[in-house]
Amino acid sequence: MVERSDPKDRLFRLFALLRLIPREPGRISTPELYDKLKAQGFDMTRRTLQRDLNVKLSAEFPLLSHEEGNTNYWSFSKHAPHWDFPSPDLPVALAFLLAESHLEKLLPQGLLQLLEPYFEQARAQLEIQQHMPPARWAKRVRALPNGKTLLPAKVDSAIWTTVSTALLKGHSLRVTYLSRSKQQPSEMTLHPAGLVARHSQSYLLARVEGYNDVRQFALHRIQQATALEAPAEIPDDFDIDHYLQGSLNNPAPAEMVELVADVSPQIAWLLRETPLSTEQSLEPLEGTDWHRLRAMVPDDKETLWWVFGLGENVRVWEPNVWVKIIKEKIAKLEKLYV
Amino acid sequence: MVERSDPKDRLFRLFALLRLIPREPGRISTPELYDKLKAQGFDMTRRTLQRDLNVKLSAEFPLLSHEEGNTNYWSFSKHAPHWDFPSPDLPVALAFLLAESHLEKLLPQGLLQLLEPYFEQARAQLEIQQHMPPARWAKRVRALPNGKTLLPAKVDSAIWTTVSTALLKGHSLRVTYLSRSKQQPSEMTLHPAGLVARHSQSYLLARVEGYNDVRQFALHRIQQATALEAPAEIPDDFDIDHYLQGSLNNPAPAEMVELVADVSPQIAWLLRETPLSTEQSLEPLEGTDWHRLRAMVPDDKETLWWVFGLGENVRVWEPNVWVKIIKEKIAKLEKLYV
DNA sequence: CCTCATGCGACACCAACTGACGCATCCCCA
DNA sequence: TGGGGATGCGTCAGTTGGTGTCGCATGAGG
Repeated sequence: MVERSDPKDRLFRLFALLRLIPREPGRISTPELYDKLKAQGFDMTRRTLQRDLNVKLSAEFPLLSHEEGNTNYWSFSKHAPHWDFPSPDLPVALAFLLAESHLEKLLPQGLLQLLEPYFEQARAQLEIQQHMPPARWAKRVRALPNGKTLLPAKVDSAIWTTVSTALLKGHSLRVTYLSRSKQQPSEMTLHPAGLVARHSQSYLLARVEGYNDVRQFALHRIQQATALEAPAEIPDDFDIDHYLQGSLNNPAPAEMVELVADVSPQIAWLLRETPLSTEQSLEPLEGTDWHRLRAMVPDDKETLWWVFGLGENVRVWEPNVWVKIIKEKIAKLEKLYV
Repeated sequence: MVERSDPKDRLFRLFALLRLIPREPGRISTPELYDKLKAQGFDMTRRTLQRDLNVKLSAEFPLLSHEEGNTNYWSFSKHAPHWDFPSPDLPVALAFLLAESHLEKLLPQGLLQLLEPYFEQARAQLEIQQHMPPARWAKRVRALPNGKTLLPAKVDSAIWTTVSTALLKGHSLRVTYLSRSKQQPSEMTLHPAGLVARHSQSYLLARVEGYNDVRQFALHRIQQATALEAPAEIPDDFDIDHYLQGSLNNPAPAEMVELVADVSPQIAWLLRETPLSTEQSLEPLEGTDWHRLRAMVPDDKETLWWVFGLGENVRVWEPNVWVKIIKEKIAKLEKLYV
């Protein structure tokens, strides 16, 4: 990303400058900006930089300057429109909006908020580029939620910001956490080691101060978070994939099993268009219009639920454990519904 | 989106200029650019514009100029990095990457490709902003697929581009389509009326030339597409929501029913964190640790499947139809698994 | 073949960008 | 409490470089 830019070029310097300024909760001081620009090979006086900020940019862009003592801090207004180029064309903008409606069901609210400027821009592009007044995209495009998905847990956008920054910068973290077992929230210091998004929930992997093992903390149960100065100390041998494999709470997600089952024609059609996995085979069964399905799938509860949900449209043969579980389920269900 | 910009300001003019230039498959001529800038209130000579493009911009940005006859056409190189500001900070960049890993399971390949520059930029930001060499995000963040999701059907990115543009601009379309019932692909002219994304598949709603009714066409079964000049002629009274309600293939997605059921403690916990719907209540049942669930859910097959998949952890009471279906399912399953 | 539109080199003018200097303010540390 | 250092900003002079004008070459269309 080292830009070529003759050090002399003014225009380019302003571009680089704008890119260094963060959005509102964040801010950056003039001297800091100066150093970073210098580091990128731009050569100018401090005075010039000050002038750029004061005169040129804040006149044209929604920049906020916050004076603190002697130094000026700069940030983009929270509602500053998003500028980018190449700007999204129609197909890209539409892709964004479809993505948004899917993500609503997957990402916690706070996270989605952070992406909002992008969706906003996509909407704006569609409005602009469409010369025909009647042909409004809103009237023509729908994304239907997948019925079965649950709504994601709510995560405060500020908490996400603090936590993810601490994780990536390697800082430790002071949090107020409502653990699943306890009723009362408790305060503790965490040393973040990783982040896992799973089932519309996100978990922070971290070591609690005073303990040695890494545990997981649901983001939506963190009620307060403050970044600390102290660097995060995590076990040297920590490896996220290894942890995920071995963690008990997270039933080994990476483990795959071969699913062998007979499926009804409708399900066969469904699976042919949207396969269960990249390696999947469907072969017609003799003497019937059913198909024999083989696919590698994760050996977890969700997949089993999904298969079981198909009910009488699927007859599972492998793995054996599943067959057993299903039979038990049927027996229990019978009792339940008398 | 009318920019304030004193007509005189150069910096702002260049921004506006850059935003007008499309990415590679698209292109725009100098005179066209001139008109658009004029329309936005920028005042300058043609000569100035030419200089901007030739001298300033193409020196600093990966711009392609294509001379055709007398006129110059401009576009961004296909691999031009994405510029934007405020540029994504750490939390936003991370949000993008989580979004990506989720979308991989939901959006057709071709669509995702269009968003690639954004993800790319997010990755770049993470690399840059992270001073600590060992703390690479890739080692610390994982998104685990939801076991139950199916893989999206493949849609060619060029086809998506053509189809979505035609839809939004109101052009008709010549396609080669492999229909579900026929073995051989056939060619036809479509008049696009809408687009529906559902269950990791996307459908174009369109009228076939020579017929009067609007039907749906799975994007991944369109093998070829060319935009035509002729405007799309769709029935005046076409209304996408109405269509979706009435369409037989798409069992009325908007219809909601109240689900009443008893759920086991584990499921209660799950639902408390990731609710089934925004309005949902969970009340403890006397004499047991189960809970009574009430929620408004879509009355479709997927939701029913999902509920049924929970098996003996749920006892459904309402809607009555579901109870009836579940009982039948149990009976059929019993036969299947002897 | 004529006309019109576009691109571009050259030139001259002037706006504005830049560095230098100096002063006021504030922080921090002794 | 006082002094050193850093930051912000007003001012000024020099010069860079952005701008319009003009003219010519080239290619498209009638």
